[in-house]
Amino acid sequence: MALNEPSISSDSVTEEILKAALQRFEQYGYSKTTMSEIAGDCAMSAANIYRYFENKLAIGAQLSMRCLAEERAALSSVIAEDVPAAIRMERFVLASLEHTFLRWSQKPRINELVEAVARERIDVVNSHVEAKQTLLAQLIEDGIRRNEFAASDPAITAHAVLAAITLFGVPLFMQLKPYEEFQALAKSVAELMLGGLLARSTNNNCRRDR
Amino acid sequence: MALNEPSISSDSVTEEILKAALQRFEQYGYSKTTMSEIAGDCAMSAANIYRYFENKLAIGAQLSMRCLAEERAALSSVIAEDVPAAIRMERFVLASLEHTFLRWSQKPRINELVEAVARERIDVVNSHVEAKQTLLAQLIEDGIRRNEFAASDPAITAHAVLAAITLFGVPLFMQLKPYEEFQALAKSVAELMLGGLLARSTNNNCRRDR
DNA sequence: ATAATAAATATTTTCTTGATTCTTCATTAA
DNA sequence: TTAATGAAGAATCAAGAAAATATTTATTAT
Repeated sequence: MALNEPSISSDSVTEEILKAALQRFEQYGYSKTTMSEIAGDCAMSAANIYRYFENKLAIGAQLSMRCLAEERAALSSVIAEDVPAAIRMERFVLASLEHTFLRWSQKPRINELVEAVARERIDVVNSHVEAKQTLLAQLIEDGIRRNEFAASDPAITAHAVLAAITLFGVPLFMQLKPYEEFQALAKSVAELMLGGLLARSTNNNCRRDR
Repeated sequence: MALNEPSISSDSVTEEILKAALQRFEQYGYSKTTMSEIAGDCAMSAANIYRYFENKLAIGAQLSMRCLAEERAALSSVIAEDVPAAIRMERFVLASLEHTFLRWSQKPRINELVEAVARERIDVVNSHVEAKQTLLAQLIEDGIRRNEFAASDPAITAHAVLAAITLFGVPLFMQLKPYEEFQALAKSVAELMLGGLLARSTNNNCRRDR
């Protein structure tokens, strides 16, 4: 009698609970919604929710994971675009920023949810980061394959790129500057990561337009 | 009757207060030390402190600024070293990480102080960041002068570098990984910023040892 | 068995109140 | 006038009680 398999359980009851919880969380916030309210929306008792989820945090974690997966889907489609790898890399950075900023400014409740979950379920954040790293590694490998990029180890480079764009992926920072400034900064960082600082012997300064 | 000129007032009484406050903050933390205690250490009344500082936060701000200035002094001496600019850049990144990590792990009280101040006196953080940016711009300019670096605008590039090393300058992140991993990551990021991802036409892969 | 619940328990949050602490001000001393 | 203070007022913090909420358990229905 396996209890709820974390993410495979797309049981219809499970889905109903998640749907109700998401609506509540979006409207009133994670901490302000009670298990009884969610249960009421599903016409069941609060106790019955525990047959489908370990606890309230598990519901939040599931929804957060879906939110983060949506972000990765957007990044994934950027990577799949049919343009040079360098362009895709810049777009990846800008798309990361856009998602972070929009979640912070337009979906404060969801943001609150993700942050509450992140505080107690670091694994949720970790797997998101790992997945992003894998996406980046794919892009880098593709760039190498096409002779656009030169990197000895795509995984390590992906790790470095992800570290270098930390500023654009943490909602907390979004309050520091207006979006336009972040955009300009993101472009500069992308340019830096792509072109590097070192002077090229042949001086073929292949920077792109600005 | 100009009230305390923020940072020029190196009045001996001012210094005495700062010294007493620092000792208290280091030992018991910012929030746990009272104005009366600081005043008692200086053999004066609490009210008298207000002749020298606007309020408790101003004392904390002053001490935080000194702490941050120390960090910049260390970075400044890295920049002044007599080695290639690329080496100095990597050392700059590693020194930033070292300072952040040590403050987080070895001086938790001071860290608490700086964070408390940062929350209410964002200008303190901003001027620190600006000063670091100026340091970096100097390094970059020097690198350009020596034909080691190629960058169109040192100020913008410095801004980008600073953004790219955010992960190594925010104490909050230090809990995520062990120091050794951060070091390796910092090296990767430095390498990425220096060399860039783009393949060089002449394929002169000038990466350094690892 | 499986699904569900009401009631019991454990945990967390909220509220209240008293005490502490910060800050200002009127006054005193040099 | 400048330096300093004690006392008053304002703001914040802390402890504990009360209430709300999360979670478990024993029980019922299908």
